[in-house]
Amino acid sequence: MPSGTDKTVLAVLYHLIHHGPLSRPELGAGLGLSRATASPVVNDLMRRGLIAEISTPPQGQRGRPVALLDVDDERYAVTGLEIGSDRVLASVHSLRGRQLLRIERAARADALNPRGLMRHAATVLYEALDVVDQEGRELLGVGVSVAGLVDATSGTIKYAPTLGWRDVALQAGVTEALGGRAPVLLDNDANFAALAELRRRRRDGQPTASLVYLTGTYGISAGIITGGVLWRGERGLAGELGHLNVEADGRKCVCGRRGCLDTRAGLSAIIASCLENASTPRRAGRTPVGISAGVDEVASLAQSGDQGVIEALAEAGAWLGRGAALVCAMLDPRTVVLGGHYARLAPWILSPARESFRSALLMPAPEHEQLEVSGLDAWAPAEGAALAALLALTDGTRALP
Amino acid sequence: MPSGTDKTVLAVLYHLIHHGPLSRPELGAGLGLSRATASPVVNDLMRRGLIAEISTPPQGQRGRPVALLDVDDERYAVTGLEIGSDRVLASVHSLRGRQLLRIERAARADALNPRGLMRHAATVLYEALDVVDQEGRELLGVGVSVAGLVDATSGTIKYAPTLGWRDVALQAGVTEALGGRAPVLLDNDANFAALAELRRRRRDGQPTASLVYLTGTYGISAGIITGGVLWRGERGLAGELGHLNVEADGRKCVCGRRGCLDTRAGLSAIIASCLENASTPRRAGRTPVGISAGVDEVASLAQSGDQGVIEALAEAGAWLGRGAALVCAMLDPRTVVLGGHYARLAPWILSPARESFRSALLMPAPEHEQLEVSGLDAWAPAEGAALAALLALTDGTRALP
DNA sequence: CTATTAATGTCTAGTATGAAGACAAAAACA
DNA sequence: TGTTTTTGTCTTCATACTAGACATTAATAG
Repeated sequence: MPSGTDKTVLAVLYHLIHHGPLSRPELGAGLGLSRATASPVVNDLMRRGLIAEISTPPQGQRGRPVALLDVDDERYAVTGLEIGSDRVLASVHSLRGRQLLRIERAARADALNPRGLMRHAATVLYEALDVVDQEGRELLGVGVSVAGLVDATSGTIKYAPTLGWRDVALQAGVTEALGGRAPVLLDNDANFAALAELRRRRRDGQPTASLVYLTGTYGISAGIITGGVLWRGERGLAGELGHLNVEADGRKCVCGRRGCLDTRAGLSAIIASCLENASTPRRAGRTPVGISAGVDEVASLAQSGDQGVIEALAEAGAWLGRGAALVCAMLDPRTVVLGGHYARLAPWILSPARESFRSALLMPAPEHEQLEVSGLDAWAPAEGAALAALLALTDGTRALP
Repeated sequence: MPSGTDKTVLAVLYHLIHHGPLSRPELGAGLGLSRATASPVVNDLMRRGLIAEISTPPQGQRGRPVALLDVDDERYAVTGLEIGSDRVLASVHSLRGRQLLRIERAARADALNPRGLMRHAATVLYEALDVVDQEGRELLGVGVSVAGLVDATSGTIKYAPTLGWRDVALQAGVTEALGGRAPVLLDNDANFAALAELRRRRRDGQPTASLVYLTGTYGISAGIITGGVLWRGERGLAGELGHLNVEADGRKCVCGRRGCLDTRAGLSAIIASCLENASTPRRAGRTPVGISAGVDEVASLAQSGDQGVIEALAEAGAWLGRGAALVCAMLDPRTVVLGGHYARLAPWILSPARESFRSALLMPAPEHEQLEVSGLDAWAPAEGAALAALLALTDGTRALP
């Protein structure tokens, strides 16, 4: 039975994951294959339950109607797990990217040490997998997202300041916790989120070869996509923008130096300066703990019209725009996307960021704004982690189900 | 006659260009092919005169001796042309990269306007091609290097301040001047030089997936290689580092803003500050004109031990190191290479650059110095242009001879 | 209501690529 | 000189992909 070479099968799956519902001819054209070649491959993948025909409304076109193909939405599931200092997120997705379940658990008091946190995360993961089992889906992979310096190749966390982790072999740990039930992938939040953003844009029909996703928790970091693929750096350190020096003699940074971008546009700095400049009197005992809580507080203050906070956000936005301009001068990506917590603060940050972005850039893009807000919410890293677990199937190292 | 698919043939040629002399088994292993598959492809390319067996000294190994293959050195030639404001360089190379001829012509008085300069460049090119013809070689391609903003896709110079060019369809012009004799490729000096540096490292046996080549004429620019391929940016603007803002309220820049990296580490700024700080009294009427002459002057002053100049160079080096640190924080390449005129000034620049580089970087590479000096000389862009013209044959868009 | 039309999906035959393995070739060593 | 060891070539074979013919399907025209 001729069903196409492995490489072709994987290419078809990858193409469908990124480029959404396509007919067999479109699929073939996109990959440089004839209809006759695409068809058996498609049928093979359909037999395996990885892709499916989706119901199509009548198209008003003469001739035989197209059967649109897409990744199958029913049979399998992938899971993304995001381990943060104040919460653990689990996001279960169908292969088409639909979120089937989201679990958010605040960090427990006993989960402050590394081992405790890992156990806590495992608990959340088990909870998610129970639902996967209940729905009768088969798990294809788990992506684990941590904010910090991650060596995706070896599957270890090099340094995650917010978690207090250093040289933790997390991939092996999660694999063990799963009993080898599914392959596990490890990367940082920015890289995963960039992948999710890339897919979203491609499925929206925007041919995207490059993209930078800006996010931050402990510090500003970026997921960098050049030439259509994620660039992690030679040692996995690409995109660590937090300690770019942007001021000759600026504020003192936790890294011991002065003038790092983090001291101006990092979330801790933003929260601190907003609360400092708030016109609204702070209610006693209401100092937010953790980045998420701080951002919530800042957002609600700004929402309520607090001018001091709004000005502080505008200033931080301007610094962030300068950082984005540095990225653009160096990489000239199609877009720089503000994501993560920055996306939540976008109403107050974006406009000043764009202003300083444009004024700092020698040749700003004329046609479209090159600095945009992510269309994904705070679940982007978890969603990207799940997506990456799916994409890992297409790299040829593992057998498809 | 089974001679391998086109794709395989091109892959073999590409692999040999980059990975130097290899035996048939090594070549096969590098490309994931069996000896039996590699052999006919190799023979086909040998018949066409593109690759050749090179004479090998006895290896002292038992068994049949290997026949090392490499790109053929005799039959063809590629040419690189570098058009600068003060000089035009032509560099003719064998396919193995040996420089067969170098021509350097100072700009003529009548070549200051765009059309005049283009005519001048054409003259130099013709001169080079005469030698190619005399040697009985066939020309496979011409690469044209210009310092400025270049759109390699459309083959136009967007903006070359030192030449006074704006929106010049140079690729078409050179193609016409050649009468379509050979394909013409256009790019900027940093990108071409990065390619040349990449090949050098690969042929030296260093597996290099990423590299940034820093150079400057009118301003600092970088050739960026990520994932083994050149990244030019979505609009061809990647690597334009000259106008990165590095000082909040720094010196005024020609771009109209303040604090650009160019005002500290750009060559014009370096020359100016060196001559200003020179302890040696300047001989009357000896103000150097043009970047090259200025660098010559500065180098000879530093060579003679002028402390003022040496200090000025050290300061510029420190700023350059900061710029390199920005690149590393963002891209984490295997190495940042100081090239072009910076390589000439390296004796006085490198050490302070490394110092500020390491202090500006959060996680400097532990094993090797990440900031290095190019092993190529001032001919790197021209050499890279010639190389790129050769590599263009392997992209499948043109038929091999 | 039927024939036409225009598009997709599937099937068959043919080409040829690349792998496996056997065999020949060529130098170093005993 | 025979053995050893590695490379290079030749033959055979499985199979992936293409071209082109044929079947399928729904909208439109008469």
